[in-house]
Amino acid sequence: MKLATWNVNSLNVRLAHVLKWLEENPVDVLCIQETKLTDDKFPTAAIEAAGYQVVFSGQKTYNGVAILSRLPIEDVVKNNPRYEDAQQRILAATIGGVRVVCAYVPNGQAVDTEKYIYKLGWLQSFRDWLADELAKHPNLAVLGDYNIAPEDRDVHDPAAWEGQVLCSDKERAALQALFDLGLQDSFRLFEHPEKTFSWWDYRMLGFQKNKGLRIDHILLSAPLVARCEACIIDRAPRKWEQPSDHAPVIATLVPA
DNA sequence: ATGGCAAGTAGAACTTGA
Repeated sequence: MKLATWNVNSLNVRLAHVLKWLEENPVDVLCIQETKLTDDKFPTAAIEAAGYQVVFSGQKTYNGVAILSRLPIEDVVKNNPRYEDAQQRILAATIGGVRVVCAYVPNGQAVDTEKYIYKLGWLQSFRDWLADELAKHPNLAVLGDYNIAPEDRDVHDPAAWEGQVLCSDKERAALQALFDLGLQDSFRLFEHPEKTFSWWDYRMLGFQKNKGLRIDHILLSAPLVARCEACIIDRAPRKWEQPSDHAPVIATLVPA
């Protein structure tokens, strides 16, 4: 079973990329963030024609998440029931015996701003809700754009980013609190080249110079860690014309 | 030290992202 996550930075602009990528990478589940589409505008027919069922939760202009699946999608939950949030950032569903959570964690803008405080509060409540989910669903996979680089080795220039949003101690502590639930960063279960990232700034030739961050993650509970045989970041679509600034992350699970 | 790119909303110039 292959599970993937990709922040597409507008599904309206990136639908063709998503369909092309799925044709080349027929994963079982793809979690998408930043659809930036209200539900009435969601391209359900095109995705179903590609062989995927889909559930989505969107809004105008910002945010928006979706889960695409080749297998039946059950027990869908939109948003964190513990957290009143006008922003559409969370979808959960049970697929093939795995509880899949698709999350678009707030960006935070800059340390100590209103949005940063929102991000930390959001993550605190996210942790509490994931504890509930984990108690109900031992096979838990939490995929998404976390907007946090876990360690300095996930940052192209740690000195320049030290203490900045996406890298600050409080954000890293909030991510550690998710790890402390028993969830593991599937990427770090395996060896990778240094400076492997999942996001590169559009500006200043960020991708060409590999000035990136690793902020998109697939977290797995212990029973899924035991089944995980690979986790990779696919840089290929970042090279396509008019790309998303994020690359997809894929985890491969062997059958239970 | 700063801004640089992209997308959405609008229909010029802003807000947001990371």
